[in-house]
Amino acid sequence: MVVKKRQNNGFHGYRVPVIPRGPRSIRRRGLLKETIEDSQICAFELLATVAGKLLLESEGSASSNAADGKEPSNIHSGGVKLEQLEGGKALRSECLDQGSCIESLSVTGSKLESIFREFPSAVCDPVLESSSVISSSNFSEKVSRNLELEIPENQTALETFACKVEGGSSDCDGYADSGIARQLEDEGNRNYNVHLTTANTSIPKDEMEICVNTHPLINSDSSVQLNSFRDSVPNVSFPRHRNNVKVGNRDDDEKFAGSNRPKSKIRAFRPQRIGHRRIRKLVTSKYWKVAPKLKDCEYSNTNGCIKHISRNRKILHTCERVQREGPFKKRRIFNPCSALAYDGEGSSESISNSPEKSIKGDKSGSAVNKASGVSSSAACHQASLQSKESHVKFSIKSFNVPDLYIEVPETTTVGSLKRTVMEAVTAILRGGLHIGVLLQGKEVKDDSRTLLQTGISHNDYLDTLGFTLEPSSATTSPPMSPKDPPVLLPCETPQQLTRLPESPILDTKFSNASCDPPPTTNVPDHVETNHDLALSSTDEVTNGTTPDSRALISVPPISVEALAVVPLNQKTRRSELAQRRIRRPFSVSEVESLVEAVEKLGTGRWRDVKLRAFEDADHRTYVDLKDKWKTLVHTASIAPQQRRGQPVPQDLLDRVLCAHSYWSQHQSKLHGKNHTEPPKISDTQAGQV
DNA sequence: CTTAGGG
DNA sequence: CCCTAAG
Repeated sequence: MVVKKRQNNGFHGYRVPVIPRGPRSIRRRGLLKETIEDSQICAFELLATVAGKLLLESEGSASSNAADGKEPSNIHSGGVKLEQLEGGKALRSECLDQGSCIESLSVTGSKLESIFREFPSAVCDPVLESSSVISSSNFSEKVSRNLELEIPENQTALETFACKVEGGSSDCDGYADSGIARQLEDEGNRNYNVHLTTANTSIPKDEMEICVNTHPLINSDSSVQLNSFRDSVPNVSFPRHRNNVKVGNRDDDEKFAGSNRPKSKIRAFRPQRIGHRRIRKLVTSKYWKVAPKLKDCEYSNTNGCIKHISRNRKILHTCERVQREGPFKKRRIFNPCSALAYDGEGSSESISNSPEKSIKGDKSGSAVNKASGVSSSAACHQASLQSKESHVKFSIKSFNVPDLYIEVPETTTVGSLKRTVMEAVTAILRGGLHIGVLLQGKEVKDDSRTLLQTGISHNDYLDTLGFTLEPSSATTSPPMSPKDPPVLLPCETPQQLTRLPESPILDTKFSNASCDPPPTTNVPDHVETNHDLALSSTDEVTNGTTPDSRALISVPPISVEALAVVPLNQKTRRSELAQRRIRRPFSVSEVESLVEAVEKLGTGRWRDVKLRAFEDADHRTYVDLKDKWKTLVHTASIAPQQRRGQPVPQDLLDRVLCAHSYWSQHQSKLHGKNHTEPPKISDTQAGQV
């Protein structure tokens, strides 16, 4: 394996980014800002990388095998095998004319570099014709486009977004389906706008418009050729299970080497639904606490990526694994051994048109985004905002695709690999996507809220607005927690894979950072070159006018320290990141309900209070009620002149005091059992008062 | 997940 | 409202 478990050696524990992702211009910018902004990441690119590696492995199985056997030692030495390197160079030289992809590859970290070097080989290999790898990355880029949304503030958030985004995403489906290659090619460098006019409930005359700009980020040179996939993945549907997707592998035309039936696996973990709370956690201090673990290369997604890659091999070697027939059994259409999963947790990054914005966006969104697997951030254009005050404009630069983890036997064929990758991608796109709205890192779940209410229309928040794309299927699949993945794993190597799912905590930033190619030690020159390229192309890319922007992202060298800092930054910015729930003052009637419930149930059973009096008020959590009670007690105990906000009837406050007093005395004795009537007391007292 | 409290 | 420690 090229990638060693202990990449620490070379990078101080920092995992080498698996893949170059996103337009280098963007990436570079982000890096500079230290906010690892949003690079577009990579699921596809990752796939590409993996694929490349796999290809390489398979091609150079002899050497690689030997290496694999002793993975540990070799790995530690940190070295990429000489042979590999040489091979890589050779390949590389061959492919020089292929384009920037190579360059970017060169930038990659030493160890990974070898992989990447090989990658190009795969790409350039005439035999391969169209390399799925390349196409993958391109694909992702092409799929990404800018969505410019203009929405009335009072439009309900999710409604609007869902609607709009879906409009945009439909294209993706199209891609996924069959016309991917064609569409990509056709649309290659064009921009197209889709305008949808939707009845606007709130403001009839307003139009909701979606402008989808396809950025010619990808150059036509590396034409995307997904054709083969179309054929191979025709009518097969890939229902998605909650946590993973298994896709039947068609190996019809593929010949397998060896008696062992090659088993290809793509593992994907779907992020579990993350509640507000969870998301918050990602953003907060806890979040960065995880950082240390990153060094282990164990927990971060990125790490996972790498590790898996490296491990895959091992796994492949080791096992004649029999896959466990789980809930996914149905899915296996052809190759019983193939599994496809996609990592919902895939890093997501946000990209915005303006550098500054993007940075901000990154701050906020990235962490959260991770949770949903795919996300994009929307940056608002102030200009537009100013012009139209009643509308909120969003620009979604792109949607990032979740990381894909692919595991296939060395003996698998390139064709099989291609299919596997394609299937993975297709499966993800096909299932349909759910749109999530993230504001300051928190998911906005209440669809009924308007943008105004959620704060999405607020300028300060727009920068932190993000969207998530999640596979929508999962209908049939039994719920699987991220930790379940072991089931998917080959029996013999459970632990290795197991961890991947555990990294939900890792946030985008980390992942981003982690995914970023490490400083290039081998080819400094290249690095610089890349930078330059990145700079020059930045604007163009941003504008979507650069024909040649296909280049993979170049990765500027990042110091470990810098990475380490990320967590801190996050923490610092936590406030910005977290989406604070909109303030919803309790109405008098609510207070009354609360008081009544508390009188009856006491002050230690907020859950019951919630159920009893606020069952339908989804925005009132028991914690809210508890807090409200707290404030009520406080309010009741202070002079009326000192009270602020909407005045609460004195009688209610009196009841509050009574109930509070009563329950303070009885809580210990009565515990929860006594549902009886302290209320009477309070009522009585209230009446007296 | 709930509670209980501090922030 | 948020965040957390505890249970």
